[in-house]
Amino acid sequence: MTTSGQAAGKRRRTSARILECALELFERNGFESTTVAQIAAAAGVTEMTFFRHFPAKEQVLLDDPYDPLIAAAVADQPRTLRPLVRTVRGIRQAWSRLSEPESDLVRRRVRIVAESPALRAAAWRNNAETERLIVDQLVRDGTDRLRAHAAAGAALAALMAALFEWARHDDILLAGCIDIALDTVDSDDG
Amino acid sequence: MTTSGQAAGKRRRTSARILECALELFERNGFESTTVAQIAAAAGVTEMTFFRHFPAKEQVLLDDPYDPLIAAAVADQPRTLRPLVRTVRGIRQAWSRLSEPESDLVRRRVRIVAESPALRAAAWRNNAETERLIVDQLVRDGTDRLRAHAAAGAALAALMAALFEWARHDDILLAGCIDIALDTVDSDDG
DNA sequence: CCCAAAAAGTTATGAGCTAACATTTTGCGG
DNA sequence: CCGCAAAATGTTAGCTCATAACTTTTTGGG
Repeated sequence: MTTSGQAAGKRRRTSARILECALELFERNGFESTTVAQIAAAAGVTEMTFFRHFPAKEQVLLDDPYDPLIAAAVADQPRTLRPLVRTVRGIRQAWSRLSEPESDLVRRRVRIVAESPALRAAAWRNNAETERLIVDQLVRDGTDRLRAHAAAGAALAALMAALFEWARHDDILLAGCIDIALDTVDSDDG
Repeated sequence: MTTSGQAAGKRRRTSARILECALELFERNGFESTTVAQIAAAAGVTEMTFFRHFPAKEQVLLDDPYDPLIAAAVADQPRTLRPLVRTVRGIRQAWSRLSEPESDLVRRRVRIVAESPALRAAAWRNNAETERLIVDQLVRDGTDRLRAHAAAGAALAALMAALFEWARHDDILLAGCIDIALDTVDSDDG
C-alpha cells in the first residue's frame, strides 16, 4: 500500500478519543445537553474535526457493525418459511455471537440511546438500511412488498425492544431478551 | 367562553395557510430542500410565527389525531388474548374509521413522509407516545415489559408498513393494506 | 369605540452542520 | 536523517432549525 493510509494510526486514535469523551459526557450530562463543542474540547480537537470523524452527533452512538449482518443471516434462512419467521430467525442468528467485552460497550451506548426520544428515532433511521436489505431479499424470493416490509419492520421492532430492555439491567443476558422479544412476535410454529 | 379564544379564528386560518403552503412546497421541492423561511414567506408570515403554530418543521406532517385512538382501542380488547393479538386488533379497530375526504389529506402527508429518512424516523418518535400508552396498558394487565414492548413495537411497525405501501398507490384501500400487514405479524389465531 | 387579550413581528442568540481554503503532521523513499 | 506527498487537522464563514425576550398589531366583545 504505502500510498493509501499514510497517517491512519493517528486517525483511529483521534476517533477513539472523541468516542470515549463523548460517551462520558453523554452519560454524565445527557445527550441533548452535551454540545459538539464540549466533546471536541474534551478530546482536544476542533468541532470541524469531530464532524470529519462522525457525520453527525448521533452517529457516535449509532454507528454499529452488527446491523449489516442481519440481512445476510436472513438470506441464509430456508426460503420455504413464512417471511416473518425467516426474518426472526435471521436476527436471532446474527445477534447470537456478541462477545462479552464488546457487549459492555454496546450496553453503554444502547443505554444512552434508550434515554432520548430523538436518539431512539435516529436509531430507526439507521435501521432503515437493514430493513431495506431484508425487504429486498424477501421480495427476491417471492414475498410481496407489503408483507416483506411488515415482517422486517416488526422483527426489527422486537429486536429494539430486546436491546432497550437488556440495557436497563446490569445482569441479564442479551440472548434471553432477544428470545423473549422475538418469541412474542413469532408466537410458535416455523 | 368569550374570554378564552378571542382571536381563535385568525389563528386557525393562519395554521391552515401555513399547512397548505408547506405541503405544496414539500411536494414540489422535497422536505429537506424546503426551508422554514420559504414556507413562512409563502404563507405571508414570519419564521417566528411558523414555529408558534408548529413546534418543529416536521410537525406540519406528523401532527395527526389518529395515533391516540390506538391506545384506547387496545384497552378495549379482551385481556385474555396474547399481547400481540390484543395490540393488532386495537390498531385494526382504531384505523377502521377513516373517512374518504380526510383520507386524501392523510395520503398526501404520508407520501411526503415516506420519501424522507429523517421524516420516517421522526414518525417513529411520534409513535413513541402511542407505544408507551399501549405498553402501559398491557403491563397493567399482567404482561411483562419486554413482551409488551415487543408486541407494541411490532404491531406499530406493521401499521407503518401498511401506511407507506398504501400511500404509494392512488387506488388501493387502506383497510386492505392494514389487514395484510397485520396478518403478516399476527399470523392467524386469536 | 375602547380595551384587554391574543396573534404576529422584531431582534438576538445558540446549536448542528457544511464548504473552501490554509496549515500542520505523518511516515516512507532517498 | 531529510524532504515530500498525502493525510489529518485547523480556520473562517455561512446556512438552517429552533428558542427567548420584548414590542407592536389585530381581534372581537362590552
